[in-house]
Amino acid sequence: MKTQPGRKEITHQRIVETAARAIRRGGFQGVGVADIMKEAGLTHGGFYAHFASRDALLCEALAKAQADSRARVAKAAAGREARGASAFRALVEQYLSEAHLGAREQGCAIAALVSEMPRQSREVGRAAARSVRDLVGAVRNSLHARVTQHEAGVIAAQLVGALQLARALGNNPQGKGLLAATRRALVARYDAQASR
Amino acid sequence: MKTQPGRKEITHQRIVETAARAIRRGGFQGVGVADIMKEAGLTHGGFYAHFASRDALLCEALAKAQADSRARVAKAAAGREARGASAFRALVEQYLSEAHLGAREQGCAIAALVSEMPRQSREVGRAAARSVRDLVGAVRNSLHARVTQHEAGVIAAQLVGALQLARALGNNPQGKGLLAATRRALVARYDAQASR
DNA sequence: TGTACATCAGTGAACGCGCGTTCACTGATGTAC
DNA sequence: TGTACATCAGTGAACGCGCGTTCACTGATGTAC
Repeated sequence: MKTQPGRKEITHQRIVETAARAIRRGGFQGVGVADIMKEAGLTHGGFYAHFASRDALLCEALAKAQADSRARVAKAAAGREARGASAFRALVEQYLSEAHLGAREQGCAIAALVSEMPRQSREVGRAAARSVRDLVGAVRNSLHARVTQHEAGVIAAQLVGALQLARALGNNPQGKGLLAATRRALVARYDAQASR
Repeated sequence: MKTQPGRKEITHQRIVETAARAIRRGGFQGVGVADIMKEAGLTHGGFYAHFASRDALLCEALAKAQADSRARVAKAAAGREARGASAFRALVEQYLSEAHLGAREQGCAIAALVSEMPRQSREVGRAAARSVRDLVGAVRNSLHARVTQHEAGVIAAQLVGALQLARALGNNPQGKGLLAATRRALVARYDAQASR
């Protein structure tokens, strides 16, 4: 039986959730301790009663962001599956949707942060590698069991790369065209290997 | 006839070259004006005689980084072509080489910076979109003339995504395996459409 | 060829500001009797 | 049920530091005569 969270733990989770959004919006280096605490409705002084350091928060926030966006994609993809798409096709169409192009703050943590990951402390770097493996796992789950981790990694790279390039090109026909072309290429190439 | 550069212009180029390396190493937000000037052998006070603002330097540095790494990849790929590979295969094998995995500071500017691009000022964002289009153009040049801009974009996304995920996983068997798998997948899928 | 002066690239101190972190304190909540 | 005290989550001022930017100045270079 799970003990119900106390007041401090509730606040802790609120800070982590705020930070999970903030890092996707502003990057690891783009948001400060004081900003996050303020956005969570607190003053910055209390921060170190909850976290050993800024990096410790970044680790928790990254894991939370990855879990959230994975759940979000899974939920929306489930809707597409219910309308007849394969699990793989549903994942691809959701991940490379125009909604995801615009929704950086609620979207995939990897796409929002990956080029900053190699520059982080060892602590945050480890959390980053974990979140990448989690994304690869999500892709693999949408394909049948014989697909290897490496093949799933190749597909994950394509998803992340396309979303990022489309965002860098801007929320305009160029970016949207790249998303659409990548959806078509992935479905054509891999849908036969979808799970179920 | 090109007028030869004066002393100030030489210094200007030296600052830009230093910054082009620095942003790939530390990110747009990771290096300060004073750091760059010091690395270029100057004091920070002189900066604003060369650039209107920090952002103006970032624009020039990004363009320089993209031009450099494009030339670097092209040169190394030319060696592979001379040994019989198609232009496309040479590009893929060079871009997704283990050397490129480790050489962030001299490597592709897009792979080093893309997830930070959507957070930059309009000025830097425009320079970023330009550099992405340049990368897509480089990919397209390695394929025969009927390949569209969108198809080239899909391939560029795969290159950038794979290099980034491999870096986030770490310079280890996981990262290297992802690079190798992506090389195989791209060559198998697109080499028939290589130019020449 | 030599002197006087104007030009200009680069210096270094200073500005206001925000960062991550620390800490003495406050005030609400919970427990003991 | 009421009072006294301990606990503890959160406050707000302060710390040393580095940021982007400005500016009065220096000293080397180039031009005029």
